[in-house]
Amino acid sequence: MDYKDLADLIFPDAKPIAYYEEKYPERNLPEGAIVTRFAPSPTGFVHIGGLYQSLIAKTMAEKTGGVFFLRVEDTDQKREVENGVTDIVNSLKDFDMPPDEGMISDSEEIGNYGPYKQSLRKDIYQAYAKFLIEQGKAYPCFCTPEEVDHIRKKQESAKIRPGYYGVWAKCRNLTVEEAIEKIKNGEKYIVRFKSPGREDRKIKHKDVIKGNVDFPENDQDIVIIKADGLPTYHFAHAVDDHLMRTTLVIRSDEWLSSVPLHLQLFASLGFRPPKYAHISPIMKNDNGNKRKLSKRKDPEAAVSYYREQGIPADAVKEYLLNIANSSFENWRRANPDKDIKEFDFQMNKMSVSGALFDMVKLLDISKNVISKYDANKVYTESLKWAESYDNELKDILSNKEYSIKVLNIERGKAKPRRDISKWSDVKYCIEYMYDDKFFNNRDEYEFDKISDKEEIKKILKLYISKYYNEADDQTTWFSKIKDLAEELGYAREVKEYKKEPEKWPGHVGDISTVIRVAVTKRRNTPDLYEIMHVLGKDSVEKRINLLAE
RNA sequence: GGCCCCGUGGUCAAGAGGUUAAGACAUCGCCCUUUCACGGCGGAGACAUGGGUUCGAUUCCCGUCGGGGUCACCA
Repeated sequence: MDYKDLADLIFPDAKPIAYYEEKYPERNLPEGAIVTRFAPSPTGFVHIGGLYQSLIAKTMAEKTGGVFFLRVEDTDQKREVENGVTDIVNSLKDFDMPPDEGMISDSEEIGNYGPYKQSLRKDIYQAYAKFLIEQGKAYPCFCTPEEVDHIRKKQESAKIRPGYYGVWAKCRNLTVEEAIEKIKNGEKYIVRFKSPGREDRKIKHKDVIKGNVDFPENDQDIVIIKADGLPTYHFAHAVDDHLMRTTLVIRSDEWLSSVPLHLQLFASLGFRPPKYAHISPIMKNDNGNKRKLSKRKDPEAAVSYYREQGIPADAVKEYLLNIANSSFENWRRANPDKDIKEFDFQMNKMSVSGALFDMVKLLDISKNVISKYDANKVYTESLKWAESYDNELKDILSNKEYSIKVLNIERGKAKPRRDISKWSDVKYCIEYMYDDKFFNNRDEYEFDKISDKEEIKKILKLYISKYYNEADDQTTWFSKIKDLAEELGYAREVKEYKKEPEKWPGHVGDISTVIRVAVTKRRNTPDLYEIMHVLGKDSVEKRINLLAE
């Protein structure tokens, strides 16, 4: 009896690997095209780090005329979560980064290299596992989890390197006959890789991002097929990325230390290994320590958070790109209106250490992004957000025509207003422009320098009866406020007042502040002229008369 | 603990054997301005540390310290 008999006994129905090699041929792509992927497990919400990886992957694929695909790594049913795949698909959609190939819904996929869900690829993994067993490069292991655990404890107490390797790998040296007998006796087993490595030898790896990294060879006989017949990550990675013809594996740098194993697996299977790019995760400052953004502790770790907050996807992508290539910022300044796809992203310029997540910076970028949107887009986007997260804002925005006028205040100019950094800011920014809200607002008026009620009344009364004219252009409008100031004994020009402040009780700015507060209940607003213009005569008069009468 | 990676202002970061060590965000001040926002100008603020190598090191090498990752029938 030989390895072949053993392999046939374990995987009697597996196809020869030639079948799959033929079914999934080399891709016909231009020279230098990068085939890469996002390969998450459906174990919960999509992490910002996953989005970051996808952005980089998608960018590289697009840049080189390659392929970006989505593969779902659902080989651990225990950790699987309901709607996991749908969440992943939708998240990519939300950020306008749909894959060229792979899963497009919970059950549908596109592309010729599928299935793209690992649980559907069981036969394929088993075929390759069988192939390894036939060659004596893998073997059934009958150790129970308890035994393995016991071995580990022994190693730990003896202070030797833990793991299933060398003399500790009990089942590695079972004869074919012994193994076959155990199987026939019904003993449970899993399949382990028979590592050809030696710990005292080094291997060289050149990572696209990390550069040259040398490791000891892998000598662990890792599990490749679990008790449930599904592969472990390592084995699935080798088989899938070979069969899907991945050329560049972009993944989080927690995988860096598995590279020796993965390279060994590729070699043993006779595959050409892909290139690897291990990216540093996005970190968070936690009491002075850096740690990865955590799904449990940090709401901003979930990509859904940004949608909930109303931070546009464009802004999140710009922020991420900025972390990845800091030259992006300069490029953006030089090319304020270009699509980010035109940015010449350089993978090898990525930082090797993890960046701390900076919400303040993100919001600044977001503010810039939004400031470039026209009123129409701001309207559409904030309404879309409000429909899911803010009914009050949704109501406010129900008058489309008026709302667009409101949102257009100081917008669309060379130096547009920057005051909205997320859609959840919109309500505060505009609510006073709506009579419903304004007249139901119970807040006190907070006047500034001129706070005497009678004086305010006097100013407003005179303004509304003598100086306010809706038809005035901005210059006339303001010169009339100056006239008003003068008539009431205030300085007509702020500059004059500043020269001799004792000469007047205040200046034209103080007068306009009174009007501003009366009209908006705010001390700080965009341009008052535009505001009054958008509000219209009736509303302005009503608001002023409220205090003037 | 073993192995691996990393260490430039508060944050993201550029950078090169010789630089006044960029820029952005944040912060502070001033200017502009009827408020705010925008914009302009300016300030403060950094090469973790100790040894080498060198005429010269923040840059190269080694150690130390600090941070991170990894050591599963999880990915």
